[in-house]
Amino acid sequence: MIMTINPKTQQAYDLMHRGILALARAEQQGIRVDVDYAERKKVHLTRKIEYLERKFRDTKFYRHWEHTTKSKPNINSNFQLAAFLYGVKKLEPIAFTTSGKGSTDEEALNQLNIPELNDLLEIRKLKKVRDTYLDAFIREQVNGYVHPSFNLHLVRTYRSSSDRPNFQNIPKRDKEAMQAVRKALYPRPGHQLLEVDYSGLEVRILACYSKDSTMMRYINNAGADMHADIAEQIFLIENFDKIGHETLRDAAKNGFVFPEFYGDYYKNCAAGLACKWGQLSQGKWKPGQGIKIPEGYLSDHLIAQGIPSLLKFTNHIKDIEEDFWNRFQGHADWIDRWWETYKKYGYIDLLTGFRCSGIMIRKHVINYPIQGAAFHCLLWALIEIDRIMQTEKWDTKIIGQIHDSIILDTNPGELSHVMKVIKQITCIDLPKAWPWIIVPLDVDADIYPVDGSWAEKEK
DNA sequence: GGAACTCGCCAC
DNA sequence: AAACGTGGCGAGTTCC
Repeated sequence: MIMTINPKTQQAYDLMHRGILALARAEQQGIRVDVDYAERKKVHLTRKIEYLERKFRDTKFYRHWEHTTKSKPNINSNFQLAAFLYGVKKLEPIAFTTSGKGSTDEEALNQLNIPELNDLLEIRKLKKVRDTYLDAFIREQVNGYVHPSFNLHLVRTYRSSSDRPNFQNIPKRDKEAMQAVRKALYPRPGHQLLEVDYSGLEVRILACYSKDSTMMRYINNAGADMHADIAEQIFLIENFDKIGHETLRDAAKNGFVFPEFYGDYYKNCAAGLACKWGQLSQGKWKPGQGIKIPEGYLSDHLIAQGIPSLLKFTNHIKDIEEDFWNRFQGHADWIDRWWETYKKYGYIDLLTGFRCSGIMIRKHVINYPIQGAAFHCLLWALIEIDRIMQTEKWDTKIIGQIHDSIILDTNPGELSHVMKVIKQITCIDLPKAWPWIIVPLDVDADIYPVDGSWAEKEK
């Protein structure tokens, strides 16, 4: 993909220019890597992988597979696995790849209910950790530091990307993978890692474009919680408790709210939610199984609420979708206006002064300006923090950036001042500099122990 | 033996 | 009417 950087204002040009310089300084600083740990962990993972491979090769499933091939099956080959599952065993694929073959991704394999495949999924996960992350740290490190590149010229939406190694996709959600990888990344001796991220930045930027009144109310009211409200609706919970029902809030956020904002619709959302958070058998919830909530099992709760099947659930989600777009009418209208503007002029201009032109489909036209402008907020703040850091000669260093967050290697003695400056720049100075930001901005900070790795979050 | 492709999977 | 955005990267596969 050819990316054309197209700044239409001096401000936009300056943002790129200064951004590149600030990011280059972060690249130069680098992130400390515990190479010994990475090497040891690789050996440990290799032993574990070998054990799981032996175990897998000892199963009936594998022996059947082996029996049907001329040479030994390659455990890593999804091509061969698909040929066996869907060609030889004639199983019905639950999903298909873009080229039309039966899918062998995690979701698809889980649905087949073949216990032996769990080992294969575990092997996949461990290999990912070893071969994608730990290997890359060892390969890319120089004198115990990795220096990821942060690119501003490669992404269609005007976001950034990162490579060699990619600093923007280090495991976080899966605890085992997170710890295995992040234990390799350390602050400088006597320092502590600090991660500052904008909360709900994309939704706030979205509101700056659409000025949707419901969304503005949610953002301006500190007690309001859009995802919790939707979760309450989806799962029919009375007395919704943000802590007790955290899983359901996450499900609503990642399984409905964001997909809908990105252009998905109720059928996919319902299927996705049911697949990931429910236990289905023949289109009905399995009683007494699956995830637990304060009310008991989610499946039992939904059955009691009159939603025993996927079909009923899908209709329920359809109603919620209708209500959702009624409530966010301003956003729906903005989508239509924005799309019409693109069709008329052939381009769209971001709030930050950059232009997206060329052939785009509707979902691109809606998405790019939000992603791009949200990242530009982070970049503006990063540039300012970097500037103050230099003039005040901080020992604290910026070492990376992940779209809406900045990662620093902090001198503990400077921590409270650093936090104060960051808070001022991110939440007060930025909206002052860019008056189109008509919503409050907010940041969260994760602080890691002195000399502690990136796996040891404190608060 | 390398380029270009597919697939799966990590992040936001 | 149809239906989720942006990347990087490793392994396997196919093509030349």
